[in-house]
Amino acid sequence: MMKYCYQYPHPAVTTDIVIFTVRDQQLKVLLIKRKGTPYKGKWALPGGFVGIDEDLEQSAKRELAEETGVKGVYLEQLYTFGAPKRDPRERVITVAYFALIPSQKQELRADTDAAAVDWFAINQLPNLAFDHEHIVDMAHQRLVAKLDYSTIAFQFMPKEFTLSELQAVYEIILQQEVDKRNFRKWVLALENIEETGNERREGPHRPAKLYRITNPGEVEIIK
Amino acid sequence: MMKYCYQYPHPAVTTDIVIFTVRDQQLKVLLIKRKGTPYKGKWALPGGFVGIDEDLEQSAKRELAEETGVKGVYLEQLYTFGAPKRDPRERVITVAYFALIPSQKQELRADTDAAAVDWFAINQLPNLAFDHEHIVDMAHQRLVAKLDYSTIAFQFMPKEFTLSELQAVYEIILQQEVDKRNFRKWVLALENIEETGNERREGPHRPAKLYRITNPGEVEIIK
DNA sequence: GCAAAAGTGTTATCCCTACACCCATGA
DNA sequence: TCATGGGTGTAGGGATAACACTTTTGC
Repeated sequence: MMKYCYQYPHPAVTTDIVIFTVRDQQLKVLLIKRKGTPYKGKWALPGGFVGIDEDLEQSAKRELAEETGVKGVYLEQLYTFGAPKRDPRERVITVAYFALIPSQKQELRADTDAAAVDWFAINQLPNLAFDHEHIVDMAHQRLVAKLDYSTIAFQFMPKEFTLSELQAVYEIILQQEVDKRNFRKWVLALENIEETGNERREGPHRPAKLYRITNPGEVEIIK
Repeated sequence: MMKYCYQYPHPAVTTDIVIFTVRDQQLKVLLIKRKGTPYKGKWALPGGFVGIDEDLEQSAKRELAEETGVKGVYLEQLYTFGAPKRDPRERVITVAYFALIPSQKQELRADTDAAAVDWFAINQLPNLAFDHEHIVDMAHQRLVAKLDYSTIAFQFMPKEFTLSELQAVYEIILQQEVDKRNFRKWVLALENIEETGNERREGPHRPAKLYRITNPGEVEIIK
């Protein structure tokens, strides 16, 4: 049963993934309800053990797909957490990743390792297993910081979107209002956004032009 | 001999440390010559295995001290590298850290695990063991990026220094000239630098005022 | 007195911010 | 025609960038 033996003790290595989306006017995080021990029944970040011949990012993608059904996202490495007692079972070092997805991108499905999957507003998180609250905090800080000097928030947007929708995303994450004219001036000066030629008409007002990201997955560093 | 056994295979985890300094008008990296296999006799980053109950940053500090004699530096986590074949012995995942030290801070001494220790100019590195060249590249990119929006470069300075010396550090890392008046205006507007009241007289010219960092170890995020 | 690095201000330019009204539509 | 969100320009202030001469010293 205990058949993998080493001359010196080895820690276990996992990946955990913080997936953000913007939905119902809130910044939300994807969590799973743990099926196994420890912390059975508690909410936690999706993640799990790294295969012995598996690349770290591959591992994160696999766990994310297995536990939540989410696929095809651009992961960014966040930080590696390795406090000796962070897992009660054994020494576990976790490499945390984060990513942003458009809210309507895919339906969630709880899979083998998870009893449930759901979105939680960042400021209304349940108690989390392990040090996952700390991980979410750091991911949140990183996200807010990156809004300022990159186009990372564009990853929240679906294929086609209006400038008002994009502005709403910024306002929700920054928790403050943004000037409409300055925002549009700034966005339209960037080179990675363009009109699709289509418009959306919904409601008793002027139709909105639709835009697309020209290089999805690329995060432009700006300013 | 192989007495640490697990139900599933476990990777080994190491830390590696990229230490920068500015010396002889060049940006330099601290390397050790490997005493053991693999890559025996090759130059590599200082680093080694994480103790099973040891914090990651602790481990990096310990290895650095053991192998090079360098102590008391402020480490920042850089990135975690885990490609499956990056070490020929077994699966090894390494958490890389980086730090900056003043050039005259401490004398180096090769210790138990290292046959030699020395500084190498960043653009004249020898062939390195493992994927350490990749790690150094990433640390270098991070350093250059941080010059722009933080006071990280102040960590290169000794207790007392002149503004010309500080400017030279910026010019060496950025590989371009900096305007003297604008640079001084910018530095003196910061709150974490102050005159010591002393001056340095060396050579047939006006003596230079000496400055100190008011909060050593703190990296201010600016702009 | 001369060579060498230290030290010092002003101006022009660009970018960011603040701010208010007309437009196109569905009902 | 009215209510609703979409769309647009300009002016002022603050920060950044360019630029050259005087000061203090050792020899």
